[in-house]
Amino acid sequence: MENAERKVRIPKQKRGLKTKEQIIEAGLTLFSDRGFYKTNSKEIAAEAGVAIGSFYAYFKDKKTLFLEIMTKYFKMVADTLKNSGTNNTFDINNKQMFIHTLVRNILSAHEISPGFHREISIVMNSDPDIDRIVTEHEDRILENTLKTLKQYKDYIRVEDLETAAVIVYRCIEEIVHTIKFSKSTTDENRLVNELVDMISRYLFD
Amino acid sequence: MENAERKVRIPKQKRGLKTKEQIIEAGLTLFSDRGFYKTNSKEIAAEAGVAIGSFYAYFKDKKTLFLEIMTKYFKMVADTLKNSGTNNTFDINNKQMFIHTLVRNILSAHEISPGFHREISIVMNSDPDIDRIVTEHEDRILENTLKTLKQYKDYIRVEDLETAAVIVYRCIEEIVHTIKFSKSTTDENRLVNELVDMISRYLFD
Amino acid sequence: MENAERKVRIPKQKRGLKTKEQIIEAGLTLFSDRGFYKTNSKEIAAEAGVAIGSFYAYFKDKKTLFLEIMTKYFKMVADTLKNSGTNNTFDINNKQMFIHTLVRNILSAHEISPGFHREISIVMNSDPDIDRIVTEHEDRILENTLKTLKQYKDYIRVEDLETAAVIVYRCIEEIVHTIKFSKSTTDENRLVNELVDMISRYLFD
Amino acid sequence: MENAERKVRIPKQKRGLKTKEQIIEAGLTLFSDRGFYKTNSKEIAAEAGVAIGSFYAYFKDKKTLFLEIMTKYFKMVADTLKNSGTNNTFDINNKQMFIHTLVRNILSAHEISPGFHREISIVMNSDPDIDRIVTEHEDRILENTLKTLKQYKDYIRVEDLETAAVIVYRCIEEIVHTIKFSKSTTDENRLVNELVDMISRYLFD
DNA sequence: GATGAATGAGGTTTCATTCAT
DNA sequence: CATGAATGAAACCTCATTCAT
Repeated sequence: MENAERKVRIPKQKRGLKTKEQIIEAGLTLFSDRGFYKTNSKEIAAEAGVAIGSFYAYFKDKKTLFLEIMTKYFKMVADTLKNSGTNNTFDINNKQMFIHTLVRNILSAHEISPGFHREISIVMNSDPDIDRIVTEHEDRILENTLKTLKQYKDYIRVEDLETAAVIVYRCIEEIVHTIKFSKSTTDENRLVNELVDMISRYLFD
Repeated sequence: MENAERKVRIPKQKRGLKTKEQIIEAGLTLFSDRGFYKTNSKEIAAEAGVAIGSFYAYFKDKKTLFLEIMTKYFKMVADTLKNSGTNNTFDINNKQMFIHTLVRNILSAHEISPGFHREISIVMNSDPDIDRIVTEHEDRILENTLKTLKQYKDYIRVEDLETAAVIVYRCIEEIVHTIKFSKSTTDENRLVNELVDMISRYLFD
Repeated sequence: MENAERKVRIPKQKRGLKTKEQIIEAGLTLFSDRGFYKTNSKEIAAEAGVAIGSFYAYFKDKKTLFLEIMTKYFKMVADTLKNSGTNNTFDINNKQMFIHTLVRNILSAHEISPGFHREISIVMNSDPDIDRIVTEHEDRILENTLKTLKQYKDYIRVEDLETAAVIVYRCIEEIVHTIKFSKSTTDENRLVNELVDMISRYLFD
Repeated sequence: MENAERKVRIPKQKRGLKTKEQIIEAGLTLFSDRGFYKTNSKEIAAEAGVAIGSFYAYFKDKKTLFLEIMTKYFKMVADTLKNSGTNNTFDINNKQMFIHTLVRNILSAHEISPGFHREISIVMNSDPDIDRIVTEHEDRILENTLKTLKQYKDYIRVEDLETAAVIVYRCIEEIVHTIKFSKSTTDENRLVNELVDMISRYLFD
């Protein structure tokens, strides 16, 4: 009774491309606002202003849409980080500024879509496919962080750079996350200042 | 205190008490393993070895069970932190040890049920009731952290203690989380060491 | 995202047994009347007077229901044929009577549910599972037919009994089928008479 | 003749004619292989190498395509039977040969597209339009059979020729069907031989 | 003529929850 | 107290068909 493999439409006309884009946009909005499990395909289609059939023409299912948005999102994050890179900001007389720039960059990377970023870590746990992609993304960022640390290793007091990269990356991420989502009244600038202070004292003499 | 139109059974006999306990245990296991949205009430009942009817006799719905487990879980975490408190570990000549103990305590608090802890932050986002309880719990811990910092403020170089408390708590949480869930090979001891080093240098001269 | 294997309810109370029976009954009726592809699970549930949920509690899907009905049906056919067996009807002086009884028996086996019988051969073609069961059933009947022929082989003029069994069985089936479904006005008795005549002359001198 | 609100394209150029032919060919293939209900219009269009739009330009709907293929198929069957007619094969000294030719003709008529022939009897049940056409076709063949029998009625021992025609036609059809679709190992030649033997003894002294 | 994107009715299936036993 | 059968809203997904290009 079951039939062969599904066929996903690959848009060839500009019309189709637009439709697919609309669905992705709608998915991003709803996943961010309501979360993956509280959003259903019909709502996404409605938000995108297309029929449910179009949804399934372009995406095998909700998860696939999520995956595609995520991949796209990670690409944007990577681009943001790359473009606003810290490569030329290192100043031996003002090492704090270097860290400050790093934190601000990650902060702006999160501004792309804070809600979706949060949602990723959620769905991740119950789906290996998503988990894999997230892990790959994080590994790539971690690698970059490590590379940066190695680049300036003469000025850095920490010996275990691999571990330092994890610590620095994770802590910045977490505080950025706190800034974006905490309902508490903690001031953004104060958090950034203290974070930068902490990391600077950790890395540099 | 509220009574109105109660429907939930309050176990008075040891049999009923045991049944309720089994359901909570099963819920904890399954929510941790598969997540809230991927676990259904029938499975919980099955895991608990009781009929679905019993589930709804003791819990208004799936969310209520989650709430109850969460409350219980937070109480255990608080107890763990309190019992293994840092109150008497401060030694002016070995301030690192103080931080080290703090980190280890949070680590052991996480050992109660790492999976469930992670799951909480997931459901939180889509439910205000849960979110409120989580926030309250975190606020309490934060308050304690702040109180501790204030207690030793003469030895601490940081001025903005409120922010410092947030930073310290969040970063420890995050690294503990990394240790518990990261598939990467980063060694637990190295992470703890670097974390302790970072926080120590941040707080103390 | 996908979960483990489905669980089909196995009725333990008499209530559940009755429900399952009702669904089977409804399936038989609708499959016979409208055909497999023109009947949907909701209609079956409605006809059975139960909720759609109950349908899926007892049957994995529509096909599984069909399979189960079919198996049951074949058992009834086999029983009918066995009970009204031809074993003691052979009379050397009236061999025609023997064939006549055989045809009448198959005819009454078809009376159990002519519509469903027809439907089987339909669904069969697009589903290997169903096909297998049908083939097994037919092989069993064929075997019986052959056994009967062998029993009276001293009175039979045909040498190739294997082929004769196929011919006899298939032709009786087909004419019975014609009787049950032909919109043409051909008279049942006349068809039976001629059929019996043909087979008698074929088998006996 | 009827025109009213026609929407179906009538091909006038050779290009359109070819497209229509391709769709018919594809429909025949897929209906035969997978069955009517398991084949969808998109697949037919794909198999034909045309767009789905073209499908609906030439055929009102899937059923209409089926109907058209069927009509065409019946015409071919009729032609096959006519061309290889039995009219001049009757030999008073070898009546068996006459039946043999008859069976072989029907057999070759089935070779046109055995799968489609089988499929017809399927869809037939759930559609009156198709049923009507099938019945008409069968009636025509039956009529021919009867005519043939009448032609040689002096040599035929059976009195009820109407019924005999039905019996003969149906049994040949069924055995041909068995030959074409049976997974069993029964040999074609043996089946044909026995069938011919049976019918010969039935019709002739 | 030809294309393939878009539609949406309607089928399939799940699962939180209620209720009869 | 405990059981598990029954419910049905709501999710998921397909496909015949129409329509813009």
